[in-house]
Amino acid sequence: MSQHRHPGAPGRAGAVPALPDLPEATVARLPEYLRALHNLADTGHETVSSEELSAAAGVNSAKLRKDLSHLGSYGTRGVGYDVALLIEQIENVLGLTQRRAVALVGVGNLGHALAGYDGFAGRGFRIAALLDADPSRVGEEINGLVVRHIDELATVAVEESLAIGVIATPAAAAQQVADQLVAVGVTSILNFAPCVLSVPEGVDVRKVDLAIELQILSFHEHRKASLTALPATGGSALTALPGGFAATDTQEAIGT
Amino acid sequence: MSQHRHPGAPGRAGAVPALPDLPEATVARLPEYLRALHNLADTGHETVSSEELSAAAGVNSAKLRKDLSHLGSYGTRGVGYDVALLIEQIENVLGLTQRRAVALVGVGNLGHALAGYDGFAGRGFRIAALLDADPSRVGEEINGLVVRHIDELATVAVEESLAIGVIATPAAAAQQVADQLVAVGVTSILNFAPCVLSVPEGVDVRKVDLAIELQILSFHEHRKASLTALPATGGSALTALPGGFAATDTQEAIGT
DNA sequence: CGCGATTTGTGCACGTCTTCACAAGCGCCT
DNA sequence: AGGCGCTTGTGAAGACGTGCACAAATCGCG
Repeated sequence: MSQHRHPGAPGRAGAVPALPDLPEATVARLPEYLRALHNLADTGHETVSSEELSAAAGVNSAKLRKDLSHLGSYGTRGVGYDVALLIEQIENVLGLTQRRAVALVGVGNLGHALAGYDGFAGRGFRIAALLDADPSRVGEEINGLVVRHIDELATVAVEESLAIGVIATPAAAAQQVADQLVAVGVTSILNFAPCVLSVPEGVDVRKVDLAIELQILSFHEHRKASLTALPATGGSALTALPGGFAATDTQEAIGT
Repeated sequence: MSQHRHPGAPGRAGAVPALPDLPEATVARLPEYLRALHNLADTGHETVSSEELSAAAGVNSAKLRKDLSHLGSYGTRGVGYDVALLIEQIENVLGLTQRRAVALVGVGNLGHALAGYDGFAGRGFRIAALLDADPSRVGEEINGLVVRHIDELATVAVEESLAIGVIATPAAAAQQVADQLVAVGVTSILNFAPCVLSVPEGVDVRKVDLAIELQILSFHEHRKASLTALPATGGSALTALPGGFAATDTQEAIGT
């Protein structure tokens, strides 16, 4: 919406950290760019063009440039982007400079897997506590952390300056857990339970649901089957195994 | 933009596909509606208004009506939607009438959790096989299924008429697994590995990534922190660390 | 020093999604 | 039968996201 940028006009320099309000779609893609950039940095690249980076992140190059342009001008025309600098800027925008404490509630099947997931530490997050309502699970040690009872949530929140809550409980318990998280000041929740959470304004909830993803795939599978069963649509859509690898991935962001 | 083929007698396939052609955004929400509808059916409701259903699914009522209108007119003005009928229609559109076989590749931390996930059977899916490349894992029994070696994929595909592949391997192995899945005819992949998959046209890939979700939440958390630090709230906004929260405990701001 | 090769940043047009607002339709009650 | 309240279905408008195409900027080299 705001495109009133005056080129070259020094005017009022933004002394403030200037939080640009990025489009949500852009925010959702930044983590993917970040991972691609880390891969590049690990393999010794110092600069990268929008074409290369966009390929590594699975998006269109124009989209990538527009996304990055929202953060400011951190590229060099004719050269590309400085990998290290861009990593720094994206991490800064995403707020990954501070390591955020995550509480994982629900140490069942999925909770165990999440507790053992090594993607936390590597990406700016720290599991501050494992919590469960089942007394028989309290005390169990997982990945170096001891499971505590959910009633200790308030204590944990203070001790660890809790930032994010992850709900991996059955659906029936999820709302109650969400209420408890909100009550101790958590304003960001990642919900793995198959249900809709109702939270106060200002609290962000993101949802991950395996069944939903499968059902969406099922729809497309169903549609593809219907199309191949019927003739006269477009050209020869008969090939069961397409030969051409155009590297066209239609991967989509999830949620909202 | 829908040029139709022969209306009337459709040769084979029987099910008279009305050729959905639904907006992607609508497809992504249908599973949520479906779950809400199942909950309603279980609690004895026979009809439901768009207002109620949309609240249960966590969306706006106008959006829900427009979504459902794409399926056809299955509501009754002044009354609402027939729950059972709507369930049937949505399941039909999503292709859930046939139970699809899912192959789960990668029986590590996450794979174990997914193998034990009970949301498969309840929602029209069936784990047809557990596969892994690690010989030390082959033979292990999980939830009544024996882990087989990935080299048996071709056999499994034929035996079970495989429809969907789920990748729960480390990122380094994901692309190779994807290639193998595609090679045996799988055209829908759900990828939990933190990497971009390159697949031929016609193959759908959906991605689920815990780290990305957390980073998106981190961004919003970061932004919220910046906002509360900046505007004059009147109180002492000097605290560098948001230790004291206003604690907007007023639950039930059932969102938008 | 200027020129060409290269790549970013962005104006613009287009398509998709969301939201509002309201007419059309349905059932119930009098 | 007729009116009234309720709810669906949808046209229209606006917000949002995407992709093209190109000018502006930068580097390397002769």
